[in-house]
Amino acid sequence: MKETFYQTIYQIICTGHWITDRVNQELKELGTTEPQYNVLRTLKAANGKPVTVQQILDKMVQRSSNVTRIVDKLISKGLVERKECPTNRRKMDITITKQGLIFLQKLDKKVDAFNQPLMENLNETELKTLKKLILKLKSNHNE
Amino acid sequence: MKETFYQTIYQIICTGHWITDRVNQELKELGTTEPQYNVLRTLKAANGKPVTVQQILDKMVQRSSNVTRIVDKLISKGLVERKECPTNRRKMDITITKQGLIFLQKLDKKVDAFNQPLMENLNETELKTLKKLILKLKSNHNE
DNA sequence: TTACGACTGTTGTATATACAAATATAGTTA
DNA sequence: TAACTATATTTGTATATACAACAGTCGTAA
Repeated sequence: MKETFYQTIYQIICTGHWITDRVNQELKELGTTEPQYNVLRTLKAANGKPVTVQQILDKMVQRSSNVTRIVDKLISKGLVERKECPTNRRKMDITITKQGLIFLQKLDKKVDAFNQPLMENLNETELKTLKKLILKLKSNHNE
Repeated sequence: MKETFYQTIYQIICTGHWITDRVNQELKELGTTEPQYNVLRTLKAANGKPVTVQQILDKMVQRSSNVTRIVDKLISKGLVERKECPTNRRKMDITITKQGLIFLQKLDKKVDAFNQPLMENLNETELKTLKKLILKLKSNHNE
């Protein structure tokens, strides 16, 4: 039991690293990184509405205080814009630019191409089971 | 289908990060880190037999060229020893010291205490299913 | 034996990350 | 309004990581 447990979480950790590493390699060829990709996706998902640093942070896999610096890079590439929130000057309104959306499309295509063969390994039922079990694993801790 | 797929791998990645982050926090209280902990466990598993840098690397979650530096730290703490392999002077024979074993025991206890509640979330059958599905997910790529 | 390529480990360096401290604004209460 | 506390983001800095270059050793074949 304990043995199976450790093997399982080891697999979860390794698989997570493996996927992000591989995706990172894909992204690198287009001159970007996984964190930057995540920020772009978060902004796109907001559908034009401005997003704050805090909101981006919540969506990030690795919690950290580096959203500012990641956004800095995206701004320098013209993929993202940042301005003070007019209703609360502490906050920043971050939005994705047209150029950013076009670039994101390219990234998505590349990432999809990598994921395609993986997707074929599991059918819909298996995927749902997998997702359900992972969520259950950390169910006490969904703070 | 595609939606479910992305949600699932997102959960895998997040859960992996979440566990390592939490374990890292536990380890930090004892003045060490997850990579150092992994090296110690690898050495203990070798059961006295010396282990090379390459062999440690193979067991590491994050492949990298930093095993040397991690081992340096462990040596400076007296937890590990390193000497030239007598039969092949390119290789290094790395072993865990008595002090290292004692320290590892403490670490294991702390990590176990963290994992205990997680373990109770899934029964043996569920764990096995989870492990099986994760392995299946990357089955084409088990290079 | 020597020359060459392959293997093993180490080191240099640029970048990324974690953590704490700093800055600035907003809300709250005496 | 003044003082405090909470919120939001940025910045400083130490550490960790990735990647490439390096150095030493081995195996092998001319």
